[in-house]
Amino acid sequence: MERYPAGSLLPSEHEICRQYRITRTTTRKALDELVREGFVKKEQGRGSRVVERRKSLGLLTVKGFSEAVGKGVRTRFLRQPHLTEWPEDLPFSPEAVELDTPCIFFERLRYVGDNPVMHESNWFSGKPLKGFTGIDFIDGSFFKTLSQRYLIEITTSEQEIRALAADDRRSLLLNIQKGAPILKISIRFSTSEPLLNIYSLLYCDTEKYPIGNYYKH
Amino acid sequence: MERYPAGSLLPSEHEICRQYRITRTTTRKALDELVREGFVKKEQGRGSRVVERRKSLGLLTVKGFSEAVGKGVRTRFLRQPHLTEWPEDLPFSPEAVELDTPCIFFERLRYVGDNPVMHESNWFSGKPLKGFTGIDFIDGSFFKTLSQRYLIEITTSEQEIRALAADDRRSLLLNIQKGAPILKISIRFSTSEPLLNIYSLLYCDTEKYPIGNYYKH
DNA sequence: TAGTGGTCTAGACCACGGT
DNA sequence: CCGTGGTCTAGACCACTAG
Repeated sequence: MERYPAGSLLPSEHEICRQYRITRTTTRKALDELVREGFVKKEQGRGSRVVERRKSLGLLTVKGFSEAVGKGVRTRFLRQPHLTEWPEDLPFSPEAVELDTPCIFFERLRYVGDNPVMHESNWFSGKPLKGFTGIDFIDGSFFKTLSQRYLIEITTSEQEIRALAADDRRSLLLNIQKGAPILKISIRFSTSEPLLNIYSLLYCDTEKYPIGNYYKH
Repeated sequence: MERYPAGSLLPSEHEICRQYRITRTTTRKALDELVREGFVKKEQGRGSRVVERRKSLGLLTVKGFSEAVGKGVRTRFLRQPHLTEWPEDLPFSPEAVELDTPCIFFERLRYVGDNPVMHESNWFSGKPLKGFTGIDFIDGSFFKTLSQRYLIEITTSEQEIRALAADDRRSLLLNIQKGAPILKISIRFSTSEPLLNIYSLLYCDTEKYPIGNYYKH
């Protein structure tokens, strides 16, 4: 496993092809992914450069919180995964087949250092994930757990973003004034398991840590 | 120019290859772009389906306002493009070479129907875009104008999203109460013209029209 | 089984950057 | 000039969906 410091040039695409005995197509597909995720920048005629990582929470189009942010991130469970009823006011209403299955819910509070910055609620069908309870999260990441323990990958995500005033609960949790502006992000994650969609509701205090996003067109 | 209604299946990838005398690689690259932009959904073993368009402002990872939203979108110029000084508090500080060139600025207010929903400010170097003044915008789209009139394309964008309280100016423009929560999106667009970056600041009233986003991993 | 999308190999030509 | 990334052709095998 090679390591390349930020700003340095990676081996050329042709070189990578030779090293790993793969073709340009495959090499470029992998590199393009790194570019989309913001890890690598390409410079035509020069090479591919490792990008300086941004400090802001690289959420949005990126997978999970714990992968997106570097160090100093802590997570506290407000409610561990448990069976419940499907709520009424879910963003991106679930499909009928899902509503016929039991609903698993969990709720977490995410910190950067000592500051709570995000309140996260998650709902999903318990059917494809039988026996999912307790905090058996790998590295604190729900998505990593899905991937490694259940071989389920996120395929697409749909998001909706609003600004709103913190209500009683959110102001208490995020340690901010009631009515302070916060970000509400509603997400529907689709997964490689057709019966499994994950519905997430995020409330973010963006005062100190804005949400970041990088995109290559 | 064929048209396919929402929900219908497109011709298969192999079929498109035959029709246009191109290879799978090329076909798939084009389709993947449509998938990333949220226009098409692929279903393995079945085909590629035209996606039902979302109502929310499909901004973020999508190009411009006027392409993103369907009908009923109007735009009013608060300040037409004109020369000015580079501001101090720009998001994603410009590079030294840019600061040595004159700065062009324009400011618009965007409506859906009769509701102002977004206040937009844009700064960029006047050097690569000599003679850019007046409202010579194609279809009201700055990016379409760049593309068609100057052959300049957006290559990457970096965004930062915050929630904040509307100040006097924003509350006046967006016709909302002072202190109401609004979305602030700071963007740096890089373009195919190396000397041209576009710095944009968006303030959105997300009460009625949230910001949308679709992503394929 | 036939057709679909997902992935890959092999190899070509081009425009761009630095020497 | 050579090496880089950008794009493309040609063709293969696979897993999945549906009749």
